[in-house]
Amino acid sequence: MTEFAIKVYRAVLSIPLGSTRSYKWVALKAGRPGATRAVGSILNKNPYPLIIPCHRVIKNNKEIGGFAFGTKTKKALLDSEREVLKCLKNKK
DNA sequence: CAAACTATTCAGC
DNA sequence: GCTGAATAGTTTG
Repeated sequence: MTEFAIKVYRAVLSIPLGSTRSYKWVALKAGRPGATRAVGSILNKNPYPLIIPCHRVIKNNKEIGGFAFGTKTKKALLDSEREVLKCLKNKK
């Protein structure tokens, strides 16, 4: 666990539910622009994959990068989040 | 401490 | 659109 990793986690946690951000974006928020691969490496071995919405982080091309539980799982999570968000937005 | 690896990104063709 | 090279940090020996 390093400071950079903490910043990355904070940035990822700052991503609104149902939204996605690119690795570059996270790297920028972490204060290390250009360290996009480093961000991926950290998330890949991230100690708390369940408390870190790492599935909200995707490639800059909108493509699904990777996921410790499988890319399909990541897609499923994104879809589920979107559904939940829609439900919340629907209010009443 | 140094080498290798990585869930990426940019430039060139 | 695809291939090749570069960047930055983590992890392992």
